[in-house]
Amino acid sequence: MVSDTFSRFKSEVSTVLADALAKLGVDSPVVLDIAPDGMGDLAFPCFPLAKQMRKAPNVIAQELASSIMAGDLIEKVEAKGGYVNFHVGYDGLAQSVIEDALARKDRYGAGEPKKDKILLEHTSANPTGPLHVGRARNPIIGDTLARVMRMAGYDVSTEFYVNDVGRQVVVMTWGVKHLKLDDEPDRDADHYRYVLYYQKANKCAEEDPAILKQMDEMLYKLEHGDEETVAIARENCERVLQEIKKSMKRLNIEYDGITWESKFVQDGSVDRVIEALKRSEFSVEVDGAYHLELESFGISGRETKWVFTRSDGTSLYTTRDLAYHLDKFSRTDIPINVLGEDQKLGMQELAAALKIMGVDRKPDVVFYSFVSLPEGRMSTRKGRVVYIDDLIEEATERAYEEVKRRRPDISEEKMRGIARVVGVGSLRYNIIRIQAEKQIVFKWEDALNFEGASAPFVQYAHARACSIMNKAVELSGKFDARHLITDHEKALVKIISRFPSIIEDCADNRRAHPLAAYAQELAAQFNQFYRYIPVLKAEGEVREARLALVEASRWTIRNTLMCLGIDAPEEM
RNA sequence: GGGCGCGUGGCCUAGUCCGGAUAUGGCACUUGCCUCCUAAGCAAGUGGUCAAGGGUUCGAAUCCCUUCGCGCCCGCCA
Repeated sequence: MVSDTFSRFKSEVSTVLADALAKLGVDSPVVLDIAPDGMGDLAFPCFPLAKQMRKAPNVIAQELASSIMAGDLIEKVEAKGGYVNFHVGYDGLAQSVIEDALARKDRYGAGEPKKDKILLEHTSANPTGPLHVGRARNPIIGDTLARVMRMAGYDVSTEFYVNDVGRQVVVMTWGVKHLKLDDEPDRDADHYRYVLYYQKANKCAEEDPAILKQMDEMLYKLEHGDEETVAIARENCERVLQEIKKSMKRLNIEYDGITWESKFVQDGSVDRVIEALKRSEFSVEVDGAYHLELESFGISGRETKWVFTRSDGTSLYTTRDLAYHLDKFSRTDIPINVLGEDQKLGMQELAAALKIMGVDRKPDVVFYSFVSLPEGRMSTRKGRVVYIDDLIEEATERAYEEVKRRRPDISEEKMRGIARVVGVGSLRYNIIRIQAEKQIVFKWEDALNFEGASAPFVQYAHARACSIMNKAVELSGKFDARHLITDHEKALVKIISRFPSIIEDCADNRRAHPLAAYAQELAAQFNQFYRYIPVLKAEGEVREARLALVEASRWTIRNTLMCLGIDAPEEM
């Protein structure tokens, strides 16, 4: 049984409170608050009990407080107004938390292994061009969630679903085959070139119905397994995908698996889905095209039809997605999708279709709102777009200037290394720190902020901890936490003790932004400690205890950054 | 027209699920701090009708209703 110290304190408090309430003959759930500074650590509000017990809250609080004894981790219980405040036994907490961190190192904060297997799909961008910042939220949320859930103890596999069938691939492929480019691509890379073909081909299709017809024929061939068409479409997608993966790798994002949409067309599973849906009582045929009537499933709006085949019999994206989800269900316990908010209706429809097919499962979905520019929504067509590659380069360049200014003493190679880690970290941090359902307006000044609530702020605290540890060569390995008596030390210990429950909370609620906030809080507390509490100049057992605290801080900061997909440099 | 989400100091943001003690933190601005383990840091200060109105409650940023503003969706696109 691996359980962190703060959780043990919390469950101890819950237990004694429940006992005390039972003794008073009160039936009430135990809900604990984090107490404000100076009021202890956990608080139990007695106000809800007032009516039931017909007593004033402060009287109840006093009765409860006097009936509860200090315990293993509970040092003091006191009534304050309508609250019962619980103070953690600090010495015990400190010793045990620091020992835990020092023993577990990069596993400090990890939860018990869970039996559920998670398949987390993210990014899944159309392979028709480079990713822009509007899209960046998806891989960053997805990858961070995957890291957090692994830390929490789940067996997580990430997956990129490649849409290599469907209209947009045909348009791109037709363009590559038939068109000549007028403009040079922004970069000498396949995806920057292919997106130009895609854009030009779209224009051609709009202007010339004959071309549109050619594309329709190509789409039909693609879906019916015409070897040449399948091969060339796949080849084009593969090239663009490789480039997208390179961009993502620069952000510390890699995928455990790639699933090609075409697989479900070729192995017949899409056909089976279509046949099953056609048999349902909700299925209706119009001009050879089939749809489901979903009004009775809570779908509302101008249109409640959900079309699953075109009149030529070919499938649609959502139909294939249905086959993909059935495949996912066979491979995992918990499927999680990271999707833009524009997919909300689609997921509702997917859930309804699954129900109609008699499948009693559906994916968990993490939705996020889009990143826009101050001028409005990002649009490749209007040239109103910031590419992720450009953002990475700009951030890295900006970081390089900072390093060069601050650290003229280190080698060029080291400067470049730190700049990369700081630049990339800043980007990830600035995306993940904001709760997913909130819209983000992209501003360069925010994206390139290296102070306050930013990755470099946290990385800097880590580098400082490393710097101390590197200079403290002679370590006994033994320490007595009772020497950590200042407020700065106590506050730092308490923040470190909260890390495991932060991980658990993020994993349970499938959200990552609290971890970013925690990183900032932890680093800020460490910086205060660093400023006011001398470590290397301290002597004897005090020095040993402080070094142990620095080492515990170092691991906690590092593990926090790792979960955020941000590297923790040892110097900067 | 219908559905979903968001609205917190000049700007960004936590807290909202599960109502409780002076509403969290950052940016910007003002002012201090490097003979002292890296100043990408620390400290202090200015700044708030928690979109608006109503309701429930001993108590509302949090729950309910209405309104307004913004985003997204309602394709034989993906």
